[in-house]
Amino acid sequence: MPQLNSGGGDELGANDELIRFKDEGEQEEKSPGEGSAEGDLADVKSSLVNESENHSSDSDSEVERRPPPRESFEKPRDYLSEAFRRQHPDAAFFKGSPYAGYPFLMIPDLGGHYLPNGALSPSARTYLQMKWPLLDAPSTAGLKDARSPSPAHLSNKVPVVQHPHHMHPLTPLITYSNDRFSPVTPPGHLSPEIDPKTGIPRPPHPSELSPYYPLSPGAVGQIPHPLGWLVPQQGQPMYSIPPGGFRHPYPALAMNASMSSLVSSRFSPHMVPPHHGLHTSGIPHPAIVSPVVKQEPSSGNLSPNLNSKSSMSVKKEEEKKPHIKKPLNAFMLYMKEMRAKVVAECTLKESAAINQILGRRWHSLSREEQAKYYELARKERQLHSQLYPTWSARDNYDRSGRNKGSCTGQKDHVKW
DNA sequence: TGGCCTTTGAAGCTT
DNA sequence: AAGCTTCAAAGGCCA
Repeated sequence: MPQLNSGGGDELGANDELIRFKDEGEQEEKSPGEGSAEGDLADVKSSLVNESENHSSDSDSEVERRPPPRESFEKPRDYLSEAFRRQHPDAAFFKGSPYAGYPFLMIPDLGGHYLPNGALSPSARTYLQMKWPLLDAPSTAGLKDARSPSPAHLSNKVPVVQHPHHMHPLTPLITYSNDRFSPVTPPGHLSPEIDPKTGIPRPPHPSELSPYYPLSPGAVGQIPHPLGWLVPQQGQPMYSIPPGGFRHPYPALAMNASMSSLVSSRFSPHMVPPHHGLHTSGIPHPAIVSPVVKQEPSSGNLSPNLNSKSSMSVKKEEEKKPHIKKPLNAFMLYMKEMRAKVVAECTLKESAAINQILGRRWHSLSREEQAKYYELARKERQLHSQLYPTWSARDNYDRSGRNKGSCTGQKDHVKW
């Protein structure tokens, strides 16, 4: 089974994807201006230009590896600019920009990285944090320009955008190092207080907060962790706890031997869900959504007497059956982690526009950076399948009864 | 209020 | 096997 760097790569085609975007990512990593918000935005800009012009300038292999350009390519750009124009109706100077699709490229504020008081501007801070989202991996810094300020330098400032995680999202799953995708997990004898890489004891960290991104208490948990349910964060659940508490978080959880070994081998003991199925933090699996929440209104409003026994049982059956969401793929995990930063940086809030940016950035990620998310996604799927062995993606197909494109008969042939 | 938009990837189904 | 479809997240927008 092919694995990424023999480190558990996504055997479901992740390697292909990584190869596909390797050149692009490497190329854009070296784009001028790295280390500044403008540079990163220029990445997007240049990549945009490349997208339309690079068919000749790019290497042939790159062209061959790339998926064919989507025919709706122009439309997303229009949508992005439209979204920005809606938010900045007075930003007339953006009109006529050759990169109208990415108006944030020209946000003047990005030019000034420092506020009068010497602090980094919010945009710059946001950008820098975005540039080193994984810096708690000791080796990651080495991949970046050592001259550029690291987030640690920002630690004395109150970040506008908190790093979403006080522990790196991949930390529980992936070993971070130069060979961070090797299947080798940190030796169990190493105390959590010992840096497994350097062997140097870490300074005591209250609640294991990221040493690089100081988080205000109020900020903790505001941004959901891609694997928040896996990362209880020492009593700081990333998923808010409803006032009424939780239902059984793992209705389908049966911790078998393989599951147990998987989890215990990957997570520190405090992360291992207890075998009785309750997560230590009481955090429900985010994949589980109460069927009552989004689906048809609860039948509890109806008098049981008014319902036939069969219909009631059916409805109860539906209500009992939780909606188990699909595990997030690599890109979804990436989006979840990066969305807040992009939103803060470009001031856009519309997800459609944000997703376009994230899509571009996803392609500009280096192979290694993408691999982290593929690996994380693979673990998600693996764990998901362990938690819900009988679950199938088809379970979620058209559950609401809506029939997208039914008028065109798109789904009419689908029988289930 | 619910669906659309927009992205990528996984999975399921059809041909 | 290839191609198509749906669904994951997210939040503003619109009918």
